[in-house]
Amino acid sequence: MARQPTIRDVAERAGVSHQTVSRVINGHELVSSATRERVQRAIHELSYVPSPIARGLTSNRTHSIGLVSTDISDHFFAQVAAGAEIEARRRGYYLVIASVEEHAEADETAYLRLMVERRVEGLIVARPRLPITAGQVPLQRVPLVAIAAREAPGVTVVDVDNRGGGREAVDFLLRQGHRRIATITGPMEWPSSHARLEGYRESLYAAGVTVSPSLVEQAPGWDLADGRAAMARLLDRAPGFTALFAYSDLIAIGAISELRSRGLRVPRDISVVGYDDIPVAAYTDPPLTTVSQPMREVGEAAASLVLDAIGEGTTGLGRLLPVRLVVRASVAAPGTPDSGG
Amino acid sequence: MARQPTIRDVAERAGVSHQTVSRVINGHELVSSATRERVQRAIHELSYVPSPIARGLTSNRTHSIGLVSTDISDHFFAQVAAGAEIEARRRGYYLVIASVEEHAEADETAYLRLMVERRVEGLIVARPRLPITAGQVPLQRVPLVAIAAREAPGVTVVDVDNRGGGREAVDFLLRQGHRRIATITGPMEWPSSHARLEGYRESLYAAGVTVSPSLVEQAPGWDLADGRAAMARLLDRAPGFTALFAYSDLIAIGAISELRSRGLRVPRDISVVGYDDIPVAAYTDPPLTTVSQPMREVGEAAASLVLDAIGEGTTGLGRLLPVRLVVRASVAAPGTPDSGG
DNA sequence: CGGGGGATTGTTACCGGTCACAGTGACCGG
DNA sequence: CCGGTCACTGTGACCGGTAACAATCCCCCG
Repeated sequence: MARQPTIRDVAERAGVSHQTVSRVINGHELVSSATRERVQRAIHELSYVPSPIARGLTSNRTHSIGLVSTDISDHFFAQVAAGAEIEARRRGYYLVIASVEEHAEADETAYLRLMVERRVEGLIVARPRLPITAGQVPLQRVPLVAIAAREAPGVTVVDVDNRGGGREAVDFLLRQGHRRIATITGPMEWPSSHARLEGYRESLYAAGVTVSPSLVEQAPGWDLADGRAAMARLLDRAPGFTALFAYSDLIAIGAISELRSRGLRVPRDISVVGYDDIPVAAYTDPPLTTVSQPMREVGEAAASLVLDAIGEGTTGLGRLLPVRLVVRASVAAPGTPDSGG
Repeated sequence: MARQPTIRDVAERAGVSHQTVSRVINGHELVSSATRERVQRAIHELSYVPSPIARGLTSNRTHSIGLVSTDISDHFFAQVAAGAEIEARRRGYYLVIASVEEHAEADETAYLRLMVERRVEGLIVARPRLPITAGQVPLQRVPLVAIAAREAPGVTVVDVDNRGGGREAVDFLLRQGHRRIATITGPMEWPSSHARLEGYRESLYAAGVTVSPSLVEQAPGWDLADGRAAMARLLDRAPGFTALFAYSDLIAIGAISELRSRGLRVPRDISVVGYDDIPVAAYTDPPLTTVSQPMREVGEAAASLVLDAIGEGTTGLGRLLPVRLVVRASVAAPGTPDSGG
């Protein structure tokens, strides 16, 4: 295979020194237009492309940032990755991804280390299993932004406003007249599960409604089957609630399928609010009222923060992106007369 | 920031030459165990990590492959990316991704070129908008594997057996007794749309059923709304069919929502078969009979082929991965007598 | 006791860029 | 006519590794 042409090949062809070629490439002013043109022609003729590797050697820069994600095939994180990639490219950087899933034994830090060895200039970690701290690993001077992670010193966190989302969802149910509102949380290792649950509690508390622990059920995973099973437990244990706030749309859909199999109708018997606003949410039966999150923007914001940090040396403050309740048909006023109403 | 230690720092500390350090790092045998130990201690003490950049300079290798994808947030391609990433890492490579979407003006070749400049050693392109040819671009000696792409000389293609999937789906409907079977295809720019449609035709032909063009409708996109609109056109134009084979689960779900809004029931009035077996497919109402594709494995196979090509210099043959029909409740025999209302 | 040969280690060049500094020639003023 | 300045270009070192080859040491044999 014909070796890639180097800067010296171009120099020879143009009859100048390699340094002059370098100057032309980097747009230095101190080159006569005649020489510049000659060099450019030579570059074109040889279809020369500067080697980023060689460049990186002196500049010690790779123009790449890394994304370590729990599960790139999860809709939320796929969107995040897409957003991060777009922002990175917009600013002349490459995004290198690593998906951790299925390697449960290996924690994220191993991948972070791998990326650091690869000399990425910044790192994004999405929903780390373990709490991330800055000093950790040889993360030494590589700026790190975490998505959906616990706050920690030295780590910038980008997230959606899970607490606010939980509050909005439950506020909406309360406004429709519901009082006995159940919830299915996500895995409690995830900060977002806590935050949404907090929002749920806050909302009920503010409305003067007692928060009954028996109405809080946990889904051990993000799967539809987990949602279905959680709903089954809820119905067996504490029937009589009129609404459900689910951690995610998938869990909501799983829960609805359990309701259907028991002959309960949504929203006539039980109203349901989901979370995520995945594409199918608008087309389920009934269309799902849910909380929409700006997933792309989370990725963009994370990448943007990392890139700022690379440029300026200081990591900015984290960001909490707003969410929005999307009202569809899965919520109605409680039909069954309640003891209080 | 304290500069990263170099091989020469380690050498000095261990009291040897940098070359000896290099030998230790690369596991050459010709180093006395005493020296080896001394060097390793120095490496450890300085927490020295070899620079892949400098390595890449001499070896001209980056140990990375690139993935250019139409839309990384699409479920299929997210899974493909996850599979490719796993296979790449398993073999000591990194996966660099670029998502093309939202930059409709720029075709894939621009991104491929970008990746080549970055000196990736191999390339995977997923569902290219434009036909890809090997000679194109300075793809010169970089092995290229395409996913869901048209066959072309010099390009290895990995795909799922779309034709077989279409045939299996329609065969199943025929076995249930259906004769008037409609189909909604995907965008006709995608080879998979053609292939699945071919499978549909082959199956009908083999059963001696006339293929009516009025029963073939096209969805202009991959969205649920496209499926819904296509179903509306189909019902307006050629009512009376008893079954639908949809290009994807999302399109199927969109189509079902249109049926529901017209008071038609699935599968009592119309049976539906989807494609993809996305997670929600098992939890829709009714649960969707669909064609399951080994998405991860497509990614793994593509990465594997690229990596083989890097090692051996020759690109192997493409692969067509088998699909599997998953039978759920969205298909019934036609004209099931309505036992009530 | 000198030399061959293997084991071990050091020296130097090189990968393909960038950086610091040195040169060259034209033009200008004194 | 000569020195100085400016615009432009070239030279050599260096980034942090690897490759090729040379050098050294030690052992053993003739």
